Amino acid sequence: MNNRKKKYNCISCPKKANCFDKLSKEELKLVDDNRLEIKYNKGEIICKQGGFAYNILHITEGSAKLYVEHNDKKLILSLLNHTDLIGLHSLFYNNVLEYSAACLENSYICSISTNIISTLIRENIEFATSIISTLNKDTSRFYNRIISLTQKQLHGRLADAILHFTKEIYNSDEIELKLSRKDIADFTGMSTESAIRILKEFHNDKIIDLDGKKLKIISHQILEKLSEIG
Amino acid sequence: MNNRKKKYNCISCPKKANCFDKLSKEELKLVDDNRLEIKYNKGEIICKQGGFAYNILHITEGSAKLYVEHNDKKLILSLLNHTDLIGLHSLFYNNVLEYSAACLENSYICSISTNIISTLIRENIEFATSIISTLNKDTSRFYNRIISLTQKQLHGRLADAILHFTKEIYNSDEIELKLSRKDIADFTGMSTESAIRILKEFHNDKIIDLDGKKLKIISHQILEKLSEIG
DNA sequence: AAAAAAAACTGATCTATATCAATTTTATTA
DNA sequence: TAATAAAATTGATATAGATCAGTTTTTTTT
Repeated sequence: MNNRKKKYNCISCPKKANCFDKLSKEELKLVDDNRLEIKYNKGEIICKQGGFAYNILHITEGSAKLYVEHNDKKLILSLLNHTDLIGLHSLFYNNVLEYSAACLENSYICSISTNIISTLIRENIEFATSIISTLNKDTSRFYNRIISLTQKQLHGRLADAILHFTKEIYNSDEIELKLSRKDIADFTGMSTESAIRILKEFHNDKIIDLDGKKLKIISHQILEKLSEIG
Repeated sequence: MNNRKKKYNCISCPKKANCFDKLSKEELKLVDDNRLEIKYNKGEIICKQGGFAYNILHITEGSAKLYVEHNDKKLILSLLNHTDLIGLHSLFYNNVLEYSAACLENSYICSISTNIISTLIRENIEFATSIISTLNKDTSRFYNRIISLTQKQLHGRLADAILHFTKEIYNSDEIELKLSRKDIADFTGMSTESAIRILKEFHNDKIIDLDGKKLKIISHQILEKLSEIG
């Protein structure tokens, strides 16, 4: 398809999305032959709300934020790591994207036509059920996000965000955030100033240890409590 | 499966969910043989957040509200009409429900084991892709909901709700709401008092005509504008 | 390394919306 | 049909959090 040298290869790719484990070597070869591998720099937009949803994107290396825009406001719905896929939510439904995604660091993104993915879904039922599973996992996250964003006050929302980053995204109590303060605000649906203020408050109250983008959880218990009481 | 007389029959059911159109007569027979048909009264809960997600529910007659709860607050995520299914989001992912549903009027609900649905998905790829389409349609609605709830102020949120009810739920400019004022507040994420006040304001400003639960749109244009500016 | 731009931070002020407290209307039950 | 309970409504008050207007720090560019 394209002749540029590619860094990765679908068959041996160590960062494969879970559902691709259900594909045979031949099927993976089909994907490999029909994908593009694109290097994006930090901050660059990899897909744009309102644009066509012709491709499924795979973050092979790096990370991204997925967000929706309305007027000049932005809401970050989720953080995506290597292994995550973008665009499954358009499959068999509509071909216009309802969100944008931008890289949080220099990243390698694979792009595969939705046609190829649709074909594989039709031909491999294990792949199909795995796609359903992936879609439903995303939806499950949405439920938590929507509760956090609509039912909790700033402290609860920020506690949710910190717990999400440490537990689900980085899987460590001590992390190096890839998000700016504004990003954190866009993730928690508050003003940048509020995010900064409460982050500082958490630091002063010894709930977290925060130095620039280095964040360490000191008290899980208090964060969980804040998340709970909202 | 059960011997009580049933009002409906899957093969001839006029209120079939879209994806069931993809099933053969034999497959529909399998569903019909394995379903329960339950009559619920207005206000009764048909499934509960935190409970097991063993069944897919189909609203054969009536309507329901689907909501999430946190502490004592409630957020209505969507209104469900006859033909809508509940529970697809648990398929192949988890067996605990993340939301509750309650009837808005006396309703007939069919209950089918997720096992039957899973089997059909595995055996009928058209059904499977139709399920994916349905799931993604729901997700698409979520995007709109989350933008409305997090990025817009009260007037914009209420305009969104009115447009949603008239355009997507009832498909008419003149409707009879099944929701209480509190329900409208829970749908738009505001206090009951605010919902009442702004509804009245819309009425006084001749944007809508509201008499109890009878609602009629007078100015689409203003509602769309309010929705847009948020 | 200096200059410029962007991001992070801080304090003061403002406002959208919740909460509270009561009253009226509607629906339900005795 | 009266009595009771629930829902709807209204006005007054309180407040969480946004906005504004800077200053400081960090990052990027020259």
